[in-house]
Amino acid sequence: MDPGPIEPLRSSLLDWWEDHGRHDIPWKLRPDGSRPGPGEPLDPFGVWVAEVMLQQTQLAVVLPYWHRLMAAFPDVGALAAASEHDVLMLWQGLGYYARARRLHGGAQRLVAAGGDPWPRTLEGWMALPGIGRSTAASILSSAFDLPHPILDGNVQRVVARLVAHPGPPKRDMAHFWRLSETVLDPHRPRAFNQALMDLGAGVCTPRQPCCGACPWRGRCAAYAAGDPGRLPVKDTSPPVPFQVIGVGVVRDKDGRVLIDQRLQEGLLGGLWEFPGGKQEPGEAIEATIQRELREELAIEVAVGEELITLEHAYSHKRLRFVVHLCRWRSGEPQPLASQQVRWVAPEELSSYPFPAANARIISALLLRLRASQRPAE
DNA sequence: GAGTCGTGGCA
DNA sequence: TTGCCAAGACT
Repeated sequence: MDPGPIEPLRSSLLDWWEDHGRHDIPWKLRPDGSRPGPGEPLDPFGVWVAEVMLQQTQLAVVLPYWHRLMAAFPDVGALAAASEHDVLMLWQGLGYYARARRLHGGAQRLVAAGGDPWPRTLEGWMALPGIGRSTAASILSSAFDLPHPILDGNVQRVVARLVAHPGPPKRDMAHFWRLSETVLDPHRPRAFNQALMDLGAGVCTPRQPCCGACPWRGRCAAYAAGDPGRLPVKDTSPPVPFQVIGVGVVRDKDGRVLIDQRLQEGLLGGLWEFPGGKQEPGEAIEATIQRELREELAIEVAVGEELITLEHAYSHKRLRFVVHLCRWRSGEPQPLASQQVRWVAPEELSSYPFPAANARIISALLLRLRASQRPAE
């Protein structure tokens, strides 16, 4: 458990980081692209946006989303003044959409408070929606170079191997926080925390860590034990259920299609979708679609040909979407299980935020419509 | 405290 | 191909 003398651990990691770390992360640089000096503050807004996007999401995925959001909303005032629709438009495809709503709500709260809005304490940041201890510490060390230890997945993995922790980190988080605090270099917290994450992301990787490139190899208990890839120990995850979803792309006489906005809470909250629902045992998929549209929208439809079938895996369930074109027959659509419903022209679909699976349905629909406009030559 | 909450990359 | 997994927070 004792990580041993700390100072050589710190200096060896920082030396490694100078040559092998990531030094091109935009929110960790000055506006002119140069590296900040020790203690020099960075734009907390850009850091905040980045750290929220980085929750359970890798850096390479976040980068384009961060650039687009910062271009649209350069400061907290612009974000606070934006509509939730516009925020979700920039977040679509990134996942975990509650993060976007909480970021937006946090911006409005900070602006409403007035003055210099940026907290300088862990408690101040954690009071904002969507900010836990890990994200708060990341923001404070990144933006203000304050000596707060961090404990994201990278740090948990690096530390678990360093001390060869025998159990799942989740069960000993207090212990891991103390270890992160112990190793943290209090004189260069921003650089040290970034170095620790870069080590986890690039060298001390989940599978097949590159121990030959690791500055801590000589101090790593898991390396000494011979099988660092085995750590950290993880709890067995429950099997994910599989469900078939019948989806209707309903068109009216004018060629408009019917979409609904999902409820604010729960899966894909606040995003738009084509309506549908779970297939019941023994039920034909056409019957599923008819039933779901009747129950959730109070409309009657004629189910036509299949548009596309696609499978999509979420964190805790796998779904197969069977999508059929439908013709609207009767009934004014009612938002019985959604926030609102709307008839839109196909070319208008691009101005609504959709989850990834629905984006694929839209692509298939637009392809089909173009093909039908241009009969086979 | 165990479940819920996305997506794309990779072996 | 299938499964695993990532810079976590909230209930």
